[in-house]
Amino acid sequence: MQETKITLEELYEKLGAQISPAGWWPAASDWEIIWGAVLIQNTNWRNVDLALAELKQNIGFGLKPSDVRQLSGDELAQVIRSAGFYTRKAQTIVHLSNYFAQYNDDLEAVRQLPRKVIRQELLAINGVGEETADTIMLYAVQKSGFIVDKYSRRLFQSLGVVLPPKYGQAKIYVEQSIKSLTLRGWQNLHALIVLFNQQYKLPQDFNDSFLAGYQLVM
DNA sequence: ATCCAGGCTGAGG
DNA sequence: CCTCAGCATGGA
Repeated sequence: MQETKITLEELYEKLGAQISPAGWWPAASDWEIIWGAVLIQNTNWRNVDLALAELKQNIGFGLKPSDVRQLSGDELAQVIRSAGFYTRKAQTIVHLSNYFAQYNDDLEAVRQLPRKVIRQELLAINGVGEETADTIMLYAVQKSGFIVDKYSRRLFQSLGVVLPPKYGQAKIYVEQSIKSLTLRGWQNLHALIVLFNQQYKLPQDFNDSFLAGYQLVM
């Protein structure tokens, strides 16, 4: 089969032409995005949704850090049980809620800090790794950047590009290949990659997808 | 009954 | 530096 070379910008266009990223990430508030970013670690969204619904039942729909702090770690663990790995995730959420207390639970105050500082502070929290930090950065703190997740590695690999194994290198590699995106653009790019993967099971179904026959050049 | 789903950590080589 | 077991659920 003839392969057509496309750039990352063109890939973004093609994804956007076929898939609508509107309304993604699915969350009613920034706090819900943040807890969801932890809960989604190595699970599916269905289980996260159950956990978030249960959490709202227990502490209210605002899901503010101060509401989270009303629960003990053990209570929180039981509430988010459906997301799996609930003991660790509960601890991580407790740590995060304590972190935000330092800023008076004011996300806008956090946004004023240099991006690098925020990311470092998030990474210093036990249970928050690079992908979770970047997810919070992109969708809640609203700072541009690429999220390296299993889905992006899989999609890129199907397009002939193997990302560097180290997270930081993969992130830089992608970000240097596409510099003209707005914040919304970066949010959409990640959303499109996730949605594409959920639509097509990779690598098996790649040849059935609208990206079949394309090769990514970066 | 497996296997999978949008990771992270700590211990050991 | 790197690998990898362990962490747990709900649905296909």
